[in-house]
Amino acid sequence: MSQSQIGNTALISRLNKRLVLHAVRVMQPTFRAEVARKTGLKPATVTSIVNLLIDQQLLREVPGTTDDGARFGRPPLMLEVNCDIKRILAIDLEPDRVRATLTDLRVNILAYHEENIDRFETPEKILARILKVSKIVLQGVPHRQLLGAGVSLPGLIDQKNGVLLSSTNMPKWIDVPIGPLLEKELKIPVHVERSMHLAALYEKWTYPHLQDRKVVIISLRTGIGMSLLLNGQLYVGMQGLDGEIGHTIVDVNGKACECGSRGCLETFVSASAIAARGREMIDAGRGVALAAALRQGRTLAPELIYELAREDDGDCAEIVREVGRYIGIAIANVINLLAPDEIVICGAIDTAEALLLAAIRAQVNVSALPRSRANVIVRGATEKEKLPLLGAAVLIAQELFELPELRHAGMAAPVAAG
Amino acid sequence: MSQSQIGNTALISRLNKRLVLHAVRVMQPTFRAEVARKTGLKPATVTSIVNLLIDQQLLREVPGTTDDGARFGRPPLMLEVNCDIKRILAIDLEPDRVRATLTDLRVNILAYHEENIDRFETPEKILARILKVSKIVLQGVPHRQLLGAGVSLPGLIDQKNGVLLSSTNMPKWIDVPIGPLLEKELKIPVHVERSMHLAALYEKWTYPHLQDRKVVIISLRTGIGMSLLLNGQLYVGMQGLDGEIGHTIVDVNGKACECGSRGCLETFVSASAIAARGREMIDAGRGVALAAALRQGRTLAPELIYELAREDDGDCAEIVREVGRYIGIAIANVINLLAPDEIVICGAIDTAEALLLAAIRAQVNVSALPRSRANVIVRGATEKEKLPLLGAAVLIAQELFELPELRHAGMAAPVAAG
DNA sequence: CCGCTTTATTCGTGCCATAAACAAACCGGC
DNA sequence: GCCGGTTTGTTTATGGCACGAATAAAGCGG
Repeated sequence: MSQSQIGNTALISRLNKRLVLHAVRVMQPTFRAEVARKTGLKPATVTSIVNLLIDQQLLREVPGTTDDGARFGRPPLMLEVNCDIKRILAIDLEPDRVRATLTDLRVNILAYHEENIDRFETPEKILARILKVSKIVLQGVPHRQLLGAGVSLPGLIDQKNGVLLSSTNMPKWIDVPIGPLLEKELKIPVHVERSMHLAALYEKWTYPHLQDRKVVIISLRTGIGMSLLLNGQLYVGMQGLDGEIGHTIVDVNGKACECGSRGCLETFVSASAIAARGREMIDAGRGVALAAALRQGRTLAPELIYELAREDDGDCAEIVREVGRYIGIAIANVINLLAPDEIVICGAIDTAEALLLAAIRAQVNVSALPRSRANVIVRGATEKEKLPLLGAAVLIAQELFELPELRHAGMAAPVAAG
Repeated sequence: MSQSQIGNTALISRLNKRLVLHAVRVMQPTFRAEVARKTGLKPATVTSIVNLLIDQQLLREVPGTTDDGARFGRPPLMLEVNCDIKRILAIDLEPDRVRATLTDLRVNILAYHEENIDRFETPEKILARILKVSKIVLQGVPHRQLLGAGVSLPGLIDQKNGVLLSSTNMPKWIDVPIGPLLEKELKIPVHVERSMHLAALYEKWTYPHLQDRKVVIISLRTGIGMSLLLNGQLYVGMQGLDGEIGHTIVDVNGKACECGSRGCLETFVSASAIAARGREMIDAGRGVALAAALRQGRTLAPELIYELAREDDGDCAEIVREVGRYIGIAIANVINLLAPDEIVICGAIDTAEALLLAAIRAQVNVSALPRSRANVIVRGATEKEKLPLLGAAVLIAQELFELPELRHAGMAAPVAAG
């Protein structure tokens, strides 16, 4: 019954509406003829769809005109997304803090607030904090204007039911139906997703040229995660469990990892591994600058080592290069497996980005097959800090703008009740 | 202009025709009402499409009736794909032999022939052999009946232009436009693809339930290759260069690999590495059965070791277990990265399959994250030997049966002239 | 004021899935 | 043998929707 058949012509109309919305968003400001050219739809069709969308207040005409001054012909009527018709709430829950933002339909930030939390706190208390932070950014926004809320979660989730199944860094969060709970409080549709996936989603939203590329997004924080954008599709593994690049093995004879295996990438590049490497260096009588910083009360953490490395401390730079080397090996493995077009590095690496990227690139050039590595781009993300948060907003916004997949209607799968 | 817009309603019709053809192929024999239920199309629509396809001789009604004897209602008119209306030529070029087969529309084998070749021969001579083999299986087939030819190639290709760019095992094959050349001789459409991709394609064709699963296909021959079937979509990396699992690094401190890196999986499990491991064992005074076999004139190759392992020779079994262990590590890495539903192993392992699979599974259970590995299926392929060959036939057949992707119409990509 | 060019709209057409009614074909029971 | 019940398959009319063609709109340069 409610299988996703192609049949219904009404479906086409819905798809074309999104196609037009997407085109306008990406090219904004633009005009009808341009949209027609880019989408392949005929001018007549674009006119009728655009006027419909204007009626629905999703698009609006704006005064200006096209940039390239001297042109022949009738000047176009410029269009843009009426990004003020709806608002989106985005929430990013991390082990040590919770952040919320209010955005418009184009995911421009209108309000932002964050608070630190204690990761050992009970879900109930943290949920209250989430609501508090949300209400701060929601101030003055009429309820009717809210399209929905997107939530970025650190751990394993049941996307469909909005449940956070578990989180390695937040031990008390087990099977918490955070989606339904927030829905009940906020009285708007709530969607949840893993933060890594949302980082990828935001990249896609921001760079439409990724639409037909294969992109690997890698995030460095306490651990290391990966997410894939394959031809504009966010890749989601079985039970949402993909991207565990931190536990891929790069050294069969390596140290035991807390995951039970040995030689995992994280035994070399996790926050604790990096700190341990610093300690090791000090114990060996090296790392003078690092030791000095510690005596000044700084804590031994990757951030400190990155900072010193940037200040040209040779020993810390060596640690960063080592980290980059191991990450480079793991990335080379991914390159050999997937032959992606781009590798995007994001996370808490700002201070040492250039150094780290150089080390990663150098190792990729050694370890990846020549043909595959020749054209691959390894770069840092432009927006690093709020990637998952903004991705959570995109999660809601994309319902209006993105084309859903068309697939063989559940031919073999049990009909999941639609 | 000719961008893949959704607009045109004629497109719907084409898609629905394929949807119906696919449904009939998968459920064959079946009947109109059943097709309507599975596709989600309405009965009236199915009737009109089916009758159209019968006019085109792509479907036909067959006498029988449904299986479940005692039922109410009007007995259905059974349908099946008229697989005899068209024939497909499939060619599999391997370094040491060329194979060809003639199939019907459902990729049933009607004729088969193979010949050994010398991998150092010039492309011209080998092309002549390909044509010779093709003509043998084409005997008695009227030209009009031929839908096209699919070619499986071992190496790097330019899929679009049908060019074999290079092949590690066939040094003289550089930039050979094999597609156009065959097209000119055979005067039918020719499509080429890498053999690993075609193996995956055949799995998808044979097991429709893979439609919404993530499947990793791994092939063991002289090297080791991988191909991905993600939600029914064959994954193709940049320049078709994906699947080089053989050169993923599992041991940073490992032996140098001929690819220039070190510790690649192939330094442990390639045919030559396995043979070397056997030699090593003999030199160490072990491997008695192996040494005896060599004295009887057998050559030292993985096949021999597999054979002896199967005959319960402990030393050879140890080698197989070692091989399985390393493959298991690489597979665990893939599982951690992608969280697939299934791992399918194919290639020249028949004799030692059970042993090898057991070793792989054991290692996966150690090295992959518990959540990801819990539900993953690791199995051997049912059809091992002719996988790429039949995949080449599918390459042609799928044009009639499979839904093309619907994507945002070349919004960013240069308009590839369609 | 007139050709020229490009943008936008209007109106009618044709295609195609679909709804609804109907016909077909078999069951079991009286 | 006939009649409700049941499922399959067809026919005809309908309505939605993209599209083609003609037209209008709005600038330019001369």
